[in-house]
Amino acid sequence: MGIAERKEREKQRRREEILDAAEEIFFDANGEKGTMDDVAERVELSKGTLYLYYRNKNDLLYAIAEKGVGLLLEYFAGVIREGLSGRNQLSDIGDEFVRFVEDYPKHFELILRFELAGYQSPDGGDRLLMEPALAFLREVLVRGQKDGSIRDDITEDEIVIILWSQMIGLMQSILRKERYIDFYGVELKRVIKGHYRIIMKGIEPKSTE
Amino acid sequence: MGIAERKEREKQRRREEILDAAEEIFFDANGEKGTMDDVAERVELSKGTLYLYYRNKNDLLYAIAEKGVGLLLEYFAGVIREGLSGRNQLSDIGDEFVRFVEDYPKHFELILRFELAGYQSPDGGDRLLMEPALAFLREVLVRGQKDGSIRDDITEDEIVIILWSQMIGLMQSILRKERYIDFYGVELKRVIKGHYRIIMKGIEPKSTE
DNA sequence: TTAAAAAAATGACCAATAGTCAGTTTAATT
DNA sequence: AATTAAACTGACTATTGGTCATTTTTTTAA
Repeated sequence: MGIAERKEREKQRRREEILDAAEEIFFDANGEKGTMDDVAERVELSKGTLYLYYRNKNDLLYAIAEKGVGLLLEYFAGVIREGLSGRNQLSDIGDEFVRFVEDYPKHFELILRFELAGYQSPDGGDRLLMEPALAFLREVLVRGQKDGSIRDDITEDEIVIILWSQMIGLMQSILRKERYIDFYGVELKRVIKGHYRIIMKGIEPKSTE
Repeated sequence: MGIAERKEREKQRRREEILDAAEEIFFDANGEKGTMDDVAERVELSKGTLYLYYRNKNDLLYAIAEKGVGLLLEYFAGVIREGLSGRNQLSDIGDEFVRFVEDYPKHFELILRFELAGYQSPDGGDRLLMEPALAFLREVLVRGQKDGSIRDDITEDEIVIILWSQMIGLMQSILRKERYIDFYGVELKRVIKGHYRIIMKGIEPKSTE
């Protein structure tokens, strides 16, 4: 009988409905801060029901953040073309990252919040929210080290963490451009370009010819 | 008469007492999350009194963060020796930054929180919490560009923001080392070293001889 | 020294909101 | 049709940030 399956689907759907409502509420430009009551009203369920689908508010936010990581991965995935050196693919990843942050600033902000605060994910351990994205970056890096377009005197795992952390830091500043960047009167695009140039030069192999 | 002055001093002292108590409470390893009632109990004042000295909880936290920035500046200031190239001074700043984060992880974390969230500082505008530290970095950079040890095809203001953002990102990862870094099984010190090597190479002038 | 005024401090109270749970409604099973 | 199970409800509790009328302490002025 397919009843169990149908119920499972319906349950999953509810979860998503709640998630969508939460996204709207928590990312609402006006309110800035949404409550669980707001979410309940938006999705036309009682507050109690929310807690049948998510352990608590943080879990709900975490789910939104996870969805954001999924979106980021889509941006990444679309960019890998054959015939490009690892180095150039890396550069493309950077572009996609910037695009993602511009398209989904609120999601990115939320992701950062969890990155910063750490969070015991609902299902078990202290997962690494960004892990899938990091794995992707790692692949490209290894490719670049293999084809000689990226230095290999620093291990790939180290470079992954380094580049990732730097990128996160830069994106953070971009989010705060009104403060950071206007403060110094520089153009956002130039800062990003500058970052690229420094990094690209920084990861060159010993002798480039 | 010196009564007004004495009162002013006493008022300042109260502020600091509250600040110290708040630091203890909010950074307490056990509790993780402190309340204003906790702070009040710790300084042996009523809660209402706290609000005579700080507009709200956020202001109190902000004051702690500001204190943290002051500490960071002390670390920086101690490091400027004559006879070093801007490039080398920059490297020293990096070392001090790492030391600071290791010595005052909680303060740094709090600073990051405000960097990320943005905050209308008590006295007026949307100040840049880290501005003093940035100004310091900028000086060193300009020195390096002048003495030819740092590339000048990217403006100093741009490099300031770039390096600063990258550094922040890296420090963030360091704070989360149990997750990020253990995850990939790399050594923290090596990651930092790697970061230096990449950046130092990245900011080299066109031709180094 | 003392009465009036000012400053500092108090803590009971309010409001907002995350989270709970006994009870109700709806759906599935027999 | 009766029983069981699943989904849902919303009034309620607990926590905590913030307020304010009142009290205590200090200063000022006569």
